[in-house]
Amino acid sequence: MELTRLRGFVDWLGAGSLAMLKAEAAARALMPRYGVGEIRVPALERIQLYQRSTGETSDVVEKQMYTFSDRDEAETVVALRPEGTPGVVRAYIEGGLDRSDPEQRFFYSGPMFRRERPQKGRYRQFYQFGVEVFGRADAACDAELLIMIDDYCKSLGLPARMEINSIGDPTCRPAFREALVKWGREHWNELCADCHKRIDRNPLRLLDCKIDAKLAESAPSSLDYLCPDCRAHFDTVRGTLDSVGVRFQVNPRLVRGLDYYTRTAFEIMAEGLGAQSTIVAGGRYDGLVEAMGGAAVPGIGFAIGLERVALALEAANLVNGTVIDAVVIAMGDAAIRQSALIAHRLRAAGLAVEMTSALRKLKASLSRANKIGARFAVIIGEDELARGVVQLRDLAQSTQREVAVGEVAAAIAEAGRN
RNA sequence: GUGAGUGUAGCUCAGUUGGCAGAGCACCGGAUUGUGGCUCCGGUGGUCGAGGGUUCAAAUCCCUUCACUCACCCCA
Repeated sequence: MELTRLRGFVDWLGAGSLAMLKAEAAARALMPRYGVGEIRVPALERIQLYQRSTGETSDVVEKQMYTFSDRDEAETVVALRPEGTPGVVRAYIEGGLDRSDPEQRFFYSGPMFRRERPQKGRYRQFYQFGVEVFGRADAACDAELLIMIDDYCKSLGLPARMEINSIGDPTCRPAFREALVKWGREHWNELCADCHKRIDRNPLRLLDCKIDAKLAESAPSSLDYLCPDCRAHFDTVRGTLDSVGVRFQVNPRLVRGLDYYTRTAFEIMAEGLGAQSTIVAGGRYDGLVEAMGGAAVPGIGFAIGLERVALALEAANLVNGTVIDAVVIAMGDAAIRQSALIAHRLRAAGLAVEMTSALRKLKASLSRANKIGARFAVIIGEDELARGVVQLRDLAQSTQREVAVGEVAAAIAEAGRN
């Protein structure tokens, strides 16, 4: 086949698409209960948006974005969004909400694009469901989002591990960062080549290096460097989670990849995913709105990796197939109108129904009904049509009886109870 | 960007020392005139990833290349 899909791009169908649907539907279902409304923003933005927010030196911006010149007079350079937060923040500021009505809660859902080397749980187009809250600096808000995530995992029945940390703010992080760099230079000879680069580039990343994990245990801990405000904030987050019974672990080596994060950072990990086990991640970004030209409004958010949740659901055997209650089979053209009407009524009664026309053989239609797991087959031939009845076949029990056209739904409801 | 592994039917895979391209599942048909599953019988389906080389002969050996997967990295 010549016209194959692009590397790292995925066709979701069958069981996989059911898992994706479940992962997203569970998140959507939660939003009204937390007072979070949907925001729909473009998938294409100016490249500068990501350079200024995500971070010029982050891998995401530096080498993973899909960018091209738009064919306008200015040859605007645009990028497919590699993440959701910058677009939402832009829309928030552009809509003037930072000044007129700063406290807002949004969710978004859609594809993101990063040109990475694909592997399990990592694709070049991937779907994120994210929540962003603006105008709330208090720790109760952090806790509320973590409770929401806990709720999400529980509603899916998905076992997951929550890790949280505080990475400080502009008051205290510089000192911590400095301490890390100092530590890194002292242990230069023991660190891996990647860590040598990290010291200048992103020293916080020294902490979660897989190769130097053992050594990193002796590195300075962000928690020891928190200023009084950050410490109090983090204590309140933890205490609130405890009071609600949300289970979590404090991981002082947990950091965030993107530049704009402050204070609370968190990740939720699931089993059965290989190396990319983080299904949800996020944190507070109090300086971001202002840095992007808006008012000084705090913010916090997270994103769910829907593919990763879907994979975890499949690994945990938590995806069930679609259920068709009945297949309505028209034997010959004359019965098609009647079968359509009956199917329509059954659906109105809340049943899942598939229509088929036995143009070849009734056998083939029944075989189809069996294959898709239908409990009932409603068979209408010329004889039944003339007499105003149908054959109602119970495929699970291999029994069959004649039912008047108007009583099919009731008969199925009754038989279904047995 | 780096490394390792794997490419044979739609899917999962076997294929011995180089010697006729195979199985199971799926699909289609029949046994059954308008009755599914289970069983039995039959059938469709192949550029052995691609290109080159060695050889009387290559899925098998050699070279090149492409793709996929996993991991590093990065991150959701």
